[in-house]
Amino acid sequence: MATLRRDQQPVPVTIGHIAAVAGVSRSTVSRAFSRPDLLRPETVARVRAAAADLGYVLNHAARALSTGRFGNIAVVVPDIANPFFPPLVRSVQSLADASGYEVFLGDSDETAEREAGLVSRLSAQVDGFVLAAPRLDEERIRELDAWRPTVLVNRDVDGLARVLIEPKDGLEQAVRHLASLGHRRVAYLAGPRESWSDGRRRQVLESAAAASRLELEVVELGRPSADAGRGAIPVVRASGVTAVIAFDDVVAQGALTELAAQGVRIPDELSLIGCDDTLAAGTSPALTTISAASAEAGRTAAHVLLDVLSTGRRTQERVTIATRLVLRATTAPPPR
Amino acid sequence: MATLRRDQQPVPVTIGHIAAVAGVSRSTVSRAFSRPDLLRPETVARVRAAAADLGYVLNHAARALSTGRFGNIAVVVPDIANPFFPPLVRSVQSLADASGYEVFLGDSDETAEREAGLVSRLSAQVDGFVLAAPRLDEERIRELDAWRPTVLVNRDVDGLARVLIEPKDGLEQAVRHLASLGHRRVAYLAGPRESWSDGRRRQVLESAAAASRLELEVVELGRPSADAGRGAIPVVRASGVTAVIAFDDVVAQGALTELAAQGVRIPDELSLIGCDDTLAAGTSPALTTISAASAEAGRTAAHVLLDVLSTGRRTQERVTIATRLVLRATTAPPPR
DNA sequence: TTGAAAGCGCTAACAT
DNA sequence: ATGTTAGCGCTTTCAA
Repeated sequence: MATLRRDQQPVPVTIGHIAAVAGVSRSTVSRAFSRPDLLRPETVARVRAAAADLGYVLNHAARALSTGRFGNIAVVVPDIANPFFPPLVRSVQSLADASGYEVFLGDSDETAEREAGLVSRLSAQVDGFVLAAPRLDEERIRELDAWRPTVLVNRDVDGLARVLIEPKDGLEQAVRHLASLGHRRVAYLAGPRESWSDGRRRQVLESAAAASRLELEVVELGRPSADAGRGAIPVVRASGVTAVIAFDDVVAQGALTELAAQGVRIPDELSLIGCDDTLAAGTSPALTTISAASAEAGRTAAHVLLDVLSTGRRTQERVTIATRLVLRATTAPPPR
Repeated sequence: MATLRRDQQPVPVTIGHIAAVAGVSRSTVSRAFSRPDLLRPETVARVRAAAADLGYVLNHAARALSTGRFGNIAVVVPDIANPFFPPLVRSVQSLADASGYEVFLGDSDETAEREAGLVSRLSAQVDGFVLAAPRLDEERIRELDAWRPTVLVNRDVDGLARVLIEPKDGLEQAVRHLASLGHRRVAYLAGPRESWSDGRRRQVLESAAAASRLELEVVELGRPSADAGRGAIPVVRASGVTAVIAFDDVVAQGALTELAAQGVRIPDELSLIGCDDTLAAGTSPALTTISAASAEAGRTAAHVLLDVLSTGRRTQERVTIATRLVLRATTAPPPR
């Protein structure tokens, strides 16, 4: 720890202590860390040794006050308990760590309001943001970006850096697959309206369904959860569709559970396709789904952000990550 | 955002700006936020109005420099992608938020080294820690706690505040359940040695097995992952046990997948029990498991930490959360 | 190559 | 009830 144990009480080690031990001025100590090239190597070594010795840890707050840079970034997600996000967060954390940044985590609980609050408070101590699936309106996102460099994941705001997991390929494959199996009526268990992913998925599904001459039934769900998936089953069954595409695997899994409880055989009586491939391999039967490399999305976003922070050069990159249908065991021809 | 748009460039709003607008001194502005009770309500209102107007956001770094308090806490976990942790992190974040704290997330990637680094860097900008399943040695944990109040989850260090998910009841029920079904030889797919949970589980299993006259085979796994669970299957099968208890649901799920791939019928040919109830309902067949309220653990830990931070009164509380066997579909009598 | 001094935004005595 | 002042730990001109 960064402490001098004088008496009983731990005490922070400052550059002043190091300066005393190394017999140099505080500016020299500071330079030994930030601009070692300006110092005699010998001096740098002496200072570093003293610092290591005392267990010195840089006081970010103090540095921030003086430089305006914090050495922190924030990643904010709608729901860290949704399995889509942890791998993303993990990538961000890991890259940030490698570049010497600490990371704040914000969980907006799926609401724009909480997200706005988080982002505004966090903005006072971070150099930049990764906003995953933000629920905020465009204007506030733009304001935020003007204030701190911001990289979006799964949100398409013109002029901002963003990485998008593009559901097009995967979903089109899914629709064609269902059509070729003989399905004519398909339900989409929709996600939150504020989510770009949901909007994009509706859009793609609608045109793909039209192209394959499928009838598409949209079932509104709100917050994507296993319970929501379970709750959707009555209306799905009443609607008479023979196949279901769910907003994500969590919803699909809930649906699967409820279907099993009702004794509906999958895929014989109903075909089911999830999204994101977060749980799919572990369900039973194994869920057919659309891939979504959330870890990769996180990596890319972190990379872009860290790059902007280190070079100072803003980007408007729009990176796209392709998806594909992952065939497993929950699709079959419709019952006759 | 906390900006004055002078020209094109966003500019931070400080208490100086507010002071000017409200026609008071900077200390008055400061007090309007930290000690409004010392001011005339009218003054407070005027200052607040000006602040809101300008979009003022407190500069945490500056306050921290002056008070030594940061308004941040950190939660560090071995692996945020392990489904045990997100609910815990979510609870911590949510309570912290409600008390006006921001939260740093640290992911130690299951190594004591990275954990030490994280904790040491973070310690320069947080008021306290929630360490979930820390891999650090006791001494460093004690040092950390001396430096910043620390609450442990699933780690039992004397004299520190900690909340422990006590596997005893659940595991004993599991063992008795297996014994009553007629099993005589059981394997334990062990977790990381650095983990208190694993140690405790071994310990409980050993005595429970002895009490039920079961033979216990311990299979070492290292990092708990689905792959590890898969990889353990050959040795499990070679060992000739008729039932398996896995360190956690992730491992159990991997095992389940591999077993299915090998055409082993569960539970007819082999009984399987997971731990933590993180995935269990979604597997197929639905996994029998041991409950583990990780969200509750997070809530409790956050509560204790926030309490210490607000009262200044350190605790050594040792809170224990009970577990129980959750019977689902992966246990049956051994094949004869 | 190094030191001295000022200042980042805020809080906390101490005055008034 | 409010203003003045000094200072938190660090970086950064400016001098030497």
